Amino acid sequence: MKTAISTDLIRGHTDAIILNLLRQGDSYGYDLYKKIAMLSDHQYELKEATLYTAFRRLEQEGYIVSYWGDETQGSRRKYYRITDEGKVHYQKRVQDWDVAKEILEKLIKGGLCDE
Amino acid sequence: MKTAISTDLIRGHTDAIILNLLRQGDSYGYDLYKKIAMLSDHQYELKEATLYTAFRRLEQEGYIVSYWGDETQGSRRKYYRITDEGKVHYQKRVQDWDVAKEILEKLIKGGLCDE
DNA sequence: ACGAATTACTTTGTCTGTCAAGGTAATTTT
DNA sequence: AAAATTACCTTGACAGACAAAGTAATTCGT
Repeated sequence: MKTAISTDLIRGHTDAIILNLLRQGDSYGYDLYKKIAMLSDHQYELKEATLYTAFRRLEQEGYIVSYWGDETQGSRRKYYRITDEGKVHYQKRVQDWDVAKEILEKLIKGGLCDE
Repeated sequence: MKTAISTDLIRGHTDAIILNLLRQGDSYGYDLYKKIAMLSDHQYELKEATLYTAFRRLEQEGYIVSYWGDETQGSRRKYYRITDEGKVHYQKRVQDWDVAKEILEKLIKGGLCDE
Protein backbone atom coordinates (compact mmCIF):
# COMPACT_ATOMS: atom_id res chain seq x y z
CA MET A 1 0.00 0.00 0.00
CA LYS A 2 1.29 3.45 -0.84
CA THR A 3 0.39 5.81 1.95
CA ALA A 4 -1.03 9.02 0.62
CA ILE A 5 -0.10 11.22 3.54
CA SER A 6 3.25 11.75 5.16
CA THR A 7 3.82 10.07 8.46
CA ASP A 8 4.94 13.34 10.04
CA LEU A 9 1.49 14.81 9.56
CA ILE A 10 0.03 12.03 11.68
CA ARG A 11 2.81 11.88 14.23
CA GLY A 12 1.59 12.47 17.71
CA HIS A 13 -1.96 11.40 16.93
CA THR A 14 -1.44 7.64 17.14
CA ASP A 15 -2.47 7.44 20.78
CA ALA A 16 -5.70 9.27 20.10
CA ILE A 17 -6.46 7.04 17.13
CA ILE A 18 -5.90 3.83 19.07
CA LEU A 19 -7.88 5.01 22.07
CA ASN A 20 -10.75 6.06 19.85
CA LEU A 21 -11.02 2.60 18.34
CA LEU A 22 -10.66 0.79 21.67
CA ARG A 23 -13.35 3.03 23.08
CA GLN A 24 -15.71 1.21 20.73
CA GLY A 25 -14.73 -2.24 21.93
CA ASP A 26 -11.76 -4.38 22.86
CA SER A 27 -9.49 -5.30 19.99
CA TYR A 28 -6.07 -6.64 19.09
CA GLY A 29 -3.12 -5.36 17.11
CA TYR A 30 -3.63 -6.85 13.73
CA ASP A 31 -7.31 -5.97 13.79
CA LEU A 32 -6.66 -2.30 14.57
CA TYR A 33 -4.01 -2.25 11.88
CA LYS A 34 -6.63 -3.33 9.33
CA LYS A 35 -9.34 -1.07 10.66
CA ILE A 36 -7.16 2.02 10.52
CA ALA A 37 -6.25 1.32 6.91
CA MET A 38 -9.91 0.76 6.10
CA LEU A 39 -11.22 3.80 7.95
CA SER A 40 -8.76 6.03 6.13
CA ASP A 41 -9.75 4.56 2.76
CA HIS A 42 -6.24 3.16 2.55
CA GLN A 43 -4.78 6.62 2.46
CA TYR A 44 -2.96 6.03 5.69
CA GLU A 45 -1.30 2.97 7.12
CA LEU A 46 -0.24 2.86 10.74
CA LYS A 47 2.66 0.47 10.57
CA GLU A 48 2.66 -2.56 12.84
CA ALA A 49 5.92 -1.63 14.52
CA THR A 50 4.46 1.75 15.38
CA LEU A 51 1.25 0.20 16.62
CA TYR A 52 2.93 -2.20 19.01
CA THR A 53 5.22 0.54 20.27
CA ALA A 54 2.15 2.60 21.03
CA PHE A 55 0.46 -0.30 22.82
CA ARG A 56 3.41 -0.67 25.13
CA ARG A 57 3.47 3.06 25.79
CA LEU A 58 -0.26 3.26 26.48
CA GLU A 59 -0.19 0.23 28.75
CA GLN A 60 2.71 1.65 30.78
CA GLU A 61 0.79 4.85 31.24
CA GLY A 62 -2.27 2.94 32.41
CA TYR A 63 -4.53 3.96 29.54
CA ILE A 64 -5.07 0.42 28.30
CA VAL A 65 -4.74 -3.12 29.68
CA SER A 66 -4.04 -6.32 27.76
CA TYR A 67 -5.11 -9.93 28.04
CA TRP A 68 -4.70 -13.01 25.90
CA GLY A 69 -7.83 -14.15 24.15
CA ASP A 70 -8.82 -17.79 24.46
CA GLU A 71 -8.90 -18.60 20.77
CA THR A 72 -10.27 -22.06 20.12
CA GLN A 73 -9.01 -21.71 16.57
CA GLY A 74 -6.69 -19.41 14.68
CA SER A 75 -3.58 -17.65 16.00
CA ARG A 76 -3.47 -16.47 19.59
CA ARG A 77 -4.49 -12.87 20.01
CA LYS A 78 -3.53 -10.26 22.55
CA TYR A 79 -6.51 -8.06 23.24
CA TYR A 80 -6.45 -4.53 24.58
CA ARG A 81 -9.09 -2.80 26.63
CA ILE A 82 -9.28 0.93 27.35
CA THR A 83 -9.29 1.92 31.04
CA ASP A 84 -11.22 4.74 32.68
CA GLU A 85 -8.06 6.84 32.71
CA GLY A 86 -7.71 5.98 29.07
CA LYS A 87 -11.15 7.37 28.36
CA VAL A 88 -10.33 10.60 30.17
CA HIS A 89 -7.03 10.79 28.32
CA TYR A 90 -8.83 10.27 25.04
CA GLN A 91 -11.11 13.23 25.68
CA LYS A 92 -8.08 15.42 26.39
CA ARG A 93 -6.42 14.35 23.17
CA VAL A 94 -9.55 15.17 21.19
CA GLN A 95 -9.52 18.64 22.67
CA ASP A 96 -5.83 18.97 21.83
CA TRP A 97 -6.60 18.01 18.27
CA ASP A 98 -9.38 20.57 17.99
CA VAL A 99 -7.11 23.31 19.25
CA ALA A 100 -4.19 22.25 17.06
CA LYS A 101 -6.46 22.06 14.06
CA GLU A 102 -7.54 25.66 14.38
CA ILE A 103 -4.08 26.98 15.03
CA LEU A 104 -2.63 25.06 12.11
CA GLU A 105 -5.37 26.22 9.82
CA LYS A 106 -4.49 29.79 10.67
CA LEU A 107 -0.72 29.31 10.42
CA ILE A 108 -0.81 27.40 7.15
CA LYS A 109 -3.42 29.37 5.28
CA GLY A 110 -3.83 32.55 7.29
CA GLY A 111 -2.49 35.97 6.47
CA LEU A 112 -0.58 38.54 8.42
CA CYS A 113 -3.07 41.28 7.73
CA ASP A 114 -5.72 40.01 10.10
CA GLU A 115 -8.62 38.44 8.32
CA MET B 1 5.89 31.16 27.15
CA LYS B 2 4.08 27.93 27.90
CA THR B 3 3.04 26.37 24.64
CA ALA B 4 -0.53 25.18 24.77
CA ILE B 5 -0.21 22.46 22.17
CA SER B 6 2.23 19.61 21.99
CA THR B 7 4.99 19.94 19.46
CA ASP B 8 4.21 16.53 18.03
CA LEU B 9 0.83 17.75 16.85
CA ILE B 10 2.53 20.40 14.74
CA ARG B 11 5.43 18.28 13.60
CA GLY B 12 5.72 18.11 9.88
CA HIS B 13 3.85 21.34 9.28
CA THR B 14 6.71 23.74 9.89
CA ASP B 15 7.65 23.95 6.22
CA ALA B 16 4.09 24.82 5.25
CA ILE B 17 3.91 27.45 7.97
CA ILE B 18 7.14 29.11 6.94
CA LEU B 19 6.31 29.05 3.25
CA ASN B 20 2.89 30.53 3.94
CA LEU B 21 4.41 33.51 5.72
CA LEU B 22 7.15 34.03 3.15
CA ARG B 23 4.50 33.92 0.45
CA GLN B 24 3.26 37.19 1.88
CA GLY B 25 6.63 38.89 1.73
CA ASP B 26 10.32 38.36 2.41
CA SER B 27 11.25 38.05 6.03
CA TYR B 28 13.97 36.93 8.44
CA GLY B 29 14.21 34.38 11.23
CA TYR B 30 13.56 36.41 14.29
CA ASP B 31 10.65 38.13 12.63
CA LEU B 32 8.94 34.88 11.63
CA TYR B 33 9.54 33.57 15.12
CA LYS B 34 7.58 36.50 16.52
CA LYS B 35 4.88 36.38 13.90
CA ILE B 36 4.17 32.69 14.42
CA ALA B 37 3.80 33.19 18.16
CA MET B 38 1.52 36.15 17.51
CA LEU B 39 -0.61 34.48 14.84
CA SER B 40 -1.24 31.53 17.14
CA ASP B 41 -2.23 33.82 19.99
CA HIS B 42 0.85 32.58 21.81
CA GLN B 43 -0.53 29.06 21.95
CA TYR B 44 2.30 27.78 19.85
CA GLU B 45 5.95 28.68 19.69
CA LEU B 46 8.12 27.49 16.85
CA LYS B 47 11.52 27.35 18.54
CA GLU B 48 14.39 29.22 16.94
CA ALA B 49 16.53 26.12 16.58
CA THR B 50 13.71 24.45 14.70
CA LEU B 51 13.19 27.49 12.55
CA TYR B 52 16.79 27.78 11.44
CA THR B 53 16.94 24.04 10.79
CA ALA B 54 13.90 24.42 8.56
CA PHE B 55 15.44 27.38 6.71
CA ARG B 56 18.48 25.29 5.86
CA ARG B 57 16.30 22.41 4.71
CA LEU B 58 14.06 24.61 2.58
CA GLU B 59 17.01 26.40 1.01
CA GLN B 60 18.73 23.13 0.13
CA GLU B 61 15.57 21.96 -1.56
CA GLY B 62 15.34 25.17 -3.52
CA TYR B 63 12.09 26.38 -2.00
CA ILE B 64 13.60 29.54 -0.58
CA VAL B 65 16.67 31.70 -1.14
CA SER B 66 18.48 33.91 1.35
CA TYR B 67 20.26 37.23 1.21
CA TRP B 68 21.71 39.60 3.76
CA GLY B 69 19.78 42.79 4.26
CA ASP B 70 21.64 46.08 4.15
CA GLU B 71 20.70 47.34 7.56
CA THR B 72 21.85 50.91 8.13
CA GLN B 73 21.02 50.46 11.77
CA GLY B 74 20.26 47.54 14.07
CA SER B 75 21.57 43.99 13.85
CA ARG B 76 22.29 42.42 10.51
CA ARG B 77 19.42 40.35 9.17
CA LYS B 78 19.34 37.36 6.87
CA TYR B 79 16.26 37.58 4.72
CA TYR B 80 14.50 34.72 3.00
CA ARG B 81 12.47 34.82 -0.20
CA ILE B 82 10.20 32.09 -1.48
CA THR B 83 10.99 30.75 -4.97
CA ASP B 84 8.55 29.68 -7.64
CA GLU B 85 9.19 26.04 -6.74
CA GLY B 86 8.55 27.06 -3.17
CA LYS B 87 5.14 28.41 -4.12
CA VAL B 88 4.27 25.19 -5.92
CA HIS B 89 5.51 23.21 -2.94
CA TYR B 90 3.41 25.33 -0.63
CA GLN B 91 0.26 24.52 -2.59
CA LYS B 92 1.05 20.82 -2.33
CA ARG B 93 1.54 21.05 1.40
CA VAL B 94 -1.78 22.82 1.80
CA GLN B 95 -3.46 19.99 -0.07
CA ASP B 96 -1.64 17.48 2.14
CA TRP B 97 -2.91 19.28 5.18
CA ASP B 98 -6.47 19.26 3.92
CA VAL B 99 -6.30 15.54 3.25
CA ALA B 100 -4.60 14.76 6.56
CA LYS B 101 -7.15 16.87 8.40
CA GLU B 102 -10.08 14.87 7.09
CA ILE B 103 -8.44 11.52 7.68
CA LEU B 104 -7.43 12.47 11.19
CA GLU B 105 -10.86 13.78 11.98
CA LYS B 106 -12.28 10.41 10.97
CA LEU B 107 -9.66 8.35 12.79
CA ILE B 108 -9.78 10.33 16.01
CA LYS B 109 -13.49 10.88 16.32
CA GLY B 110 -15.02 8.49 13.82
CA GLY B 111 -16.76 5.20 14.53
CA LEU B 112 -16.42 1.77 13.06
CA CYS B 113 -20.10 1.47 12.28
CA ASP B 114 -20.06 3.78 9.29
CA GLU B 115 -21.66 7.11 10.02
C1' DA C 1 -1.31 -33.02 -0.20
C1' DC C 2 1.72 -29.29 -0.67
C1' DG C 3 3.31 -24.66 -1.14
C1' DA C 4 1.82 -19.95 -0.74
C1' DA C 5 -0.58 -16.61 1.49
C1' DT C 6 -2.54 -14.87 5.56
C1' DT C 7 -3.09 -14.11 10.43
C1' DA C 8 -0.79 -12.48 14.46
C1' DC C 9 2.78 -10.92 17.35
C1' DT C 10 7.60 -9.13 18.38
C1' DT C 11 12.45 -7.18 18.33
C1' DT C 12 16.38 -4.45 16.70
C1' DG C 13 18.30 -0.74 14.75
C1' DT C 14 17.82 3.54 12.08
C1' DC C 15 16.12 8.00 10.66
C1' DT C 16 14.16 12.55 11.09
C1' DG C 17 12.27 16.64 13.10
C1' DT C 18 12.19 19.13 17.23
C1' DC C 19 14.26 21.31 20.81
C1' DA C 20 17.19 22.47 25.14
C1' DA C 21 21.16 24.58 26.08
C1' DG C 22 24.54 27.22 24.98
C1' DG C 23 27.06 30.73 22.43
C1' DT C 24 28.14 35.33 19.68
C1' DA C 25 27.51 40.12 18.87
C1' DA C 26 25.29 44.44 18.18
C1' DT C 27 21.74 47.65 19.62
C1' DT C 28 18.31 49.77 22.58
C1' DT C 29 16.23 50.71 26.94
C1' DT C 30 16.39 51.81 31.77
C1' DA D 1 26.61 51.15 33.11
C1' DA D 2 23.74 47.34 33.37
C1' DA D 3 19.91 44.89 31.53
C1' DA D 4 17.02 43.75 27.97
C1' DT D 5 16.25 43.04 23.25
C1' DT D 6 17.32 42.03 18.52
C1' DA D 7 19.36 38.69 15.62
C1' DC D 8 21.84 34.76 14.33
C1' DC D 9 23.97 30.05 14.86
C1' DT D 10 25.72 25.26 16.63
C1' DT D 11 25.83 21.01 19.22
C1' DG D 12 23.95 17.15 21.21
C1' DA D 13 20.00 14.58 22.82
C1' DC D 14 15.40 12.68 22.53
C1' DA D 15 11.14 10.56 21.04
C1' DG D 16 8.09 8.69 17.69
C1' DA D 17 7.74 6.28 13.42
C1' DC D 18 9.26 2.73 10.78
C1' DA D 19 12.06 -0.77 7.80
C1' DA D 20 13.51 -5.12 8.12
C1' DA D 21 13.53 -9.19 9.94
C1' DG D 22 11.93 -13.02 12.52
C1' DT D 23 8.56 -16.54 14.76
C1' DA D 24 4.69 -19.56 14.47
C1' DA D 25 0.20 -21.12 13.47
C1' DT D 26 -3.58 -21.35 10.19
C1' DT D 27 -6.03 -21.20 5.83
C1' DC D 28 -6.31 -20.96 0.81
C1' DG D 29 -5.36 -22.38 -3.96
C1' DT D 30 -4.52 -25.87 -7.10
